[in-house]
Amino acid sequence: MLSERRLEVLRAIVHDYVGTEEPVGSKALTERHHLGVSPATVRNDMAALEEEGFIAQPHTSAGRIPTDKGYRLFVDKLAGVKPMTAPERRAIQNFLDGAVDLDDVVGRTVRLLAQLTRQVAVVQYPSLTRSTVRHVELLSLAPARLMLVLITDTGRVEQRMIDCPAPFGEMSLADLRARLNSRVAGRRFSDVPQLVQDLAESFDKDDRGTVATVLSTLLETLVEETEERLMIGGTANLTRFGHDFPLMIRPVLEALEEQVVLLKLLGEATDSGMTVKIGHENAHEGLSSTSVVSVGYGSGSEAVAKLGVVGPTRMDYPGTMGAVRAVARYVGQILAES
Amino acid sequence: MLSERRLEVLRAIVHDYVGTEEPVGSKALTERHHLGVSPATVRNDMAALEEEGFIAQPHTSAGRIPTDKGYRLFVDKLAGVKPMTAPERRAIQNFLDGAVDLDDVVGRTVRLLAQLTRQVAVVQYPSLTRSTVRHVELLSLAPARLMLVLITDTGRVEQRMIDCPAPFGEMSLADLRARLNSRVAGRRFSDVPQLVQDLAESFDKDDRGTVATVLSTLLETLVEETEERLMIGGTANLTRFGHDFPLMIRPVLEALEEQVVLLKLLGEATDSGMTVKIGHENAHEGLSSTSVVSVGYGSGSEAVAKLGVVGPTRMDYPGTMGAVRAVARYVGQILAES
DNA sequence: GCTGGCACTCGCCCGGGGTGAGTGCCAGGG
DNA sequence: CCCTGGCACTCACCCCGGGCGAGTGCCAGC
Repeated sequence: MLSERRLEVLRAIVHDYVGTEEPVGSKALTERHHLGVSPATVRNDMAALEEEGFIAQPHTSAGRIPTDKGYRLFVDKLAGVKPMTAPERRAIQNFLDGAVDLDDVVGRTVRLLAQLTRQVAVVQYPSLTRSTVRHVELLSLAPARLMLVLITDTGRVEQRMIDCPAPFGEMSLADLRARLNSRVAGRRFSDVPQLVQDLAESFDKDDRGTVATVLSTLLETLVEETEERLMIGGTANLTRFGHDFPLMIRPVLEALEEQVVLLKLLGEATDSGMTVKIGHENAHEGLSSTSVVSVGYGSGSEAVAKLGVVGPTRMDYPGTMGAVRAVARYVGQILAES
Repeated sequence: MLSERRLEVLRAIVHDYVGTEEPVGSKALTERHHLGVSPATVRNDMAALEEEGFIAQPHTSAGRIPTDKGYRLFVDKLAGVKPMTAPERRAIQNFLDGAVDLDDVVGRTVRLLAQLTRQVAVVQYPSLTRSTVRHVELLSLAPARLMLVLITDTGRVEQRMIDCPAPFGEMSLADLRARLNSRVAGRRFSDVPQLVQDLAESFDKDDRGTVATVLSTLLETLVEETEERLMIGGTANLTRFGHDFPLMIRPVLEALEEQVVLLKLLGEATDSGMTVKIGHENAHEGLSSTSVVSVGYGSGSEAVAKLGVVGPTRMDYPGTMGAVRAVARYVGQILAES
């Protein structure tokens, strides 16, 4: 096991490197942190840390920079989560409070996160499968054309057109609407399939086809929308990535355009607590020089979706984690209120 | 006025510079294009073109590059719109045909445009003010809580929560819903305000407050959503911008994050026909080294929204314009069908 | 008005020496 | 046994100057 001081040296290296973006040497370290030992001693410690793979030197006679493994140790053992200051918390709350609808909440959250962390923010819309149904509405747009509107407890709305096999009377429609709602309102989306399973059978033979169509569209909507939507922002922050960024930034932008990639990224995060994926820990190759900090958020005690930021491995982990956690918390509150 | 040949020289310069990204000299020009004259003559022409401000040289002994004014002349007088090939048109149609709803149409359009032009694509959602109302729905979520759902002829759906000043009976609700729809269904959004103006008066005194709230929310939605939504994509293409791009790309990414800026950008475009804004012609400073090609699209003969691409001033104008025009045309068709 | 010739400019590439931060090792001391 | 100061060494970085070559402007001739 590494001695206490060596860990301290690692912490100092991470701290300085994050700040300066330049390899940090033994002398500079002893000057900026009062480690109580001389540069020579620090050099020995550094040699040991390098031996273990926590730091590396870009070229022979340069300072050290942390490796992915070094950052990992740093976030696991050495760094706490820096809590937001009171003014910051107030600012967050004020900013989010102004939101008028779900889109606005998500949009504001993205901007807020990007601004706080100065990195790229990703926010997933509240998931359907973990939400509950608030209301199902059926609108008759034309004799044989319906619109299905699905409203969740988190305020999300999904709509879908339905072409019916046969015209459908207003009476039957009201009937179906009522029965549908009595079965699924307040229930979780994941339970819906079995709740509506035998609903078609209780209708007139004439209407059964249409009811079946409606139900299958409903189920289809649930499945389709399980691949969630998300919003990203703060891509301009990528330009602060580093000096060598032409080659760095390209794959990241490409990855960010692939919603599927991002969803998988967030999906990998554990349900509760914060997840930090560092460099190569990210499955997607384009993100191998980035770290992803993500956390679930929800209106109740349970997470309904996730949000996070994507930034260079060389990021301020405590600060970023603090911001991500705080934002998630407040978004949860906002959703619970609405 | 410039002689025919000088215009030809300018065209050649633009063509080569767009291809190579490097200042083009007189000798290279005569070799790649059969202008029928010697380099020396071309040099004289170049001097004249430079005198007029159509081209410039980065430093004394380098080739020439077109100025914004040069590009302007090029697109106005020298370049046509390169039509898409038949296979390209088929590919566009196939790709867009698979869309399931409006979000999907817009999403696909963005990806398609970005891919075709290899630039950043911007697509505006069909405008509300120019659309017509297909249906207005009122849902009762709680005794004193309603949801307003607005459906347009282009398939767009907007929803808004309403907290009523007093509980509202199911009867009154149905009544209001019916009257509202009979007044506004099929009408243009811009006409809605005056159509519902005196609606509240015809209700019971008890309900008048609620009706007024509903109406004001409806009008509010119209106003708010007049600032349109839009979708962008292909930002990864920014990395192909140029070698000097660290400083170039930053303001562009920032501008792209400001939806307001983009909307203004598209808004400046003329309603019919294609608009090309070159370099400093763009009001926004961050976009002073980009060109914007935009065009309106619509389900009928009238444009309901705009789409376009943002790229370096050094772009393939004929090709880009061709792609933009073709995509706009097919999106219009798709919307008309749905 | 076009052409070939010619001198000139100047950005780019390349190799070399100086500089300095940072290292590894070692011998000495608490 | 661990820490320390000293010391030689390594290399990336910076700066400089020369050679190269693309490209230019000008001019005299056709």
